[in-house]
Amino acid sequence: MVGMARGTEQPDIAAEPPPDGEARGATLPIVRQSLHEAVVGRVRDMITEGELAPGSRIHEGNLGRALGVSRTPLREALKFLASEGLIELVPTRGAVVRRLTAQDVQDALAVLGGLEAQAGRLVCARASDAELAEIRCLHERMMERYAARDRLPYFKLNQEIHSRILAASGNAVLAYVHGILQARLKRIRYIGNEAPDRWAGAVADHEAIMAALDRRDGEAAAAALAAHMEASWERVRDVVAEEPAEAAAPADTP
Amino acid sequence: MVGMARGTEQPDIAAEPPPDGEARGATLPIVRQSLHEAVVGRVRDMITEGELAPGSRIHEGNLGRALGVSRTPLREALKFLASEGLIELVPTRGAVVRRLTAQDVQDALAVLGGLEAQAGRLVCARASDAELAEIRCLHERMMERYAARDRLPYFKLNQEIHSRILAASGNAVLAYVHGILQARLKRIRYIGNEAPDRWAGAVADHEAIMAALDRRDGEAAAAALAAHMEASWERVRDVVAEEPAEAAAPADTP
DNA sequence: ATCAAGAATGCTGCATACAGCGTGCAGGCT
DNA sequence: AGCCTGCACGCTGTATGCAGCATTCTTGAT
Repeated sequence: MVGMARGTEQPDIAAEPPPDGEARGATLPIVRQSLHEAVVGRVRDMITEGELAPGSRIHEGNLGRALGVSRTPLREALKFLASEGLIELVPTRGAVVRRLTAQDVQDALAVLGGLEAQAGRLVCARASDAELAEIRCLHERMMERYAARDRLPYFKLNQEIHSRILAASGNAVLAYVHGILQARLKRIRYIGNEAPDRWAGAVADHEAIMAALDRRDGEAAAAALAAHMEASWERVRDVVAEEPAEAAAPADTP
Repeated sequence: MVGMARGTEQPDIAAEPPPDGEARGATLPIVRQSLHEAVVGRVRDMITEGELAPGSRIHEGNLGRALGVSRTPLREALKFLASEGLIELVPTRGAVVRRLTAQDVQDALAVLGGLEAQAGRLVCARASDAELAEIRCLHERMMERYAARDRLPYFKLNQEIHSRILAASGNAVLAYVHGILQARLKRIRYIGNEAPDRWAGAVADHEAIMAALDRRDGEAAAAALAAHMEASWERVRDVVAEEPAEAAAPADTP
């Protein structure tokens, strides 16, 4: 932690465990550098987990208190997240959690499909055997979680695999862009994870992807990844419409 | 302009003409909504035009004074730009203008190629005739500027055409992502614009692109756009290395 | 009873004040 | 002479205060 200069003794967000009883298992490794990064990450998580509902306004005073920081660093974090497209800034009305339309999700998935296809080609052409082995290892573990019907671990491993494929492409820009869109859709996927979906279909997709990667068949990998994204739309399209229209304001601390 | 509540009477950035003697012709239409957007846009322009050199630290006090705003909104703008990847935030050292390596540029161009190819397919499949006509109109005007060897207008029309193609794809996410990467490379292209380059080659590429779009031949358009991006790398690769290592600090106001 | 107008409240947007951390320079010690 | 140490300056990071706009509740009139 750096640059601490607070007069108050509010709980430090970076060390703060679950501030709510909510299951906080889906977060990244807790080692965070700056307060800015911590706040950004925390608010991002709150959005993906629904603690901040789509369409709801973000009250700077309340959220700041809940996080133990003043309005200034919180506002800076909100600007950051606005640039990622997770929230919108309405003049004189502050920040609003972005509500994704069906069209938004479909468009984002189409772009993700293109990006992952491109990554698949690069991985087959340039990734090391060790990198491929790591991805396969994650895949095996994910299949175990599928066999046990452990949804949350499956979900996390799934995200991890896709991120690893992008990282193994060797194109940092590709991975960066993928990460932004992935974050934007994470909320939808998080909900979709609980839905009675076509889980088996997704698993079959992953088997095809892994097989193509193992053969280093770039075109096959690209096709399998693109098809997987297209199928994703079928799996989440019901969820998109179900997202509650508006929800309660953030946690009050009167 | 909204939400003005300043005690000082510093020049308003949104109405402010060239604060420096620098040629300020490459900016967008000057109608800006919020101060936040204005500051973000202004700093972005300063980066692409080299007023803020790659690798140089951004002094919040000086830059704020130069822009006529206090540190708070400037810092918020910097966080926003950091999310776009134009600058980096180093803890306790502030913001540093990001320096692009040759690898960065090559990677970004590869991704842009993929995105534009995808957009080309969509345009051929879904764009209206009117949209295509507008793009062709821009193309004609650009060719006129090429005939007259007017580099800067050519440059601006070129950027405009690519943006329009993305917009006409009907996929907002695609256009958004494209915009971010385009902004990141704008500095390089801006310099490359002045270099003794393969201008004729770029023009030929554009002719091929327009021909494919007119025929609504999606695959041909995709191929032409991807090839154009790949050729771009050849056109700017020399420029990347030439970018000065480090430059003077931002404008002082002692 | 319904609608309109005014006032009050609460929020955002910006500026400013303050507390640490990094850095550069000077002086002393080895 | 070179290196290390201590001090001072400057910068970032955070908190707080203030002004204006939006919204809402209340009150009065039709």
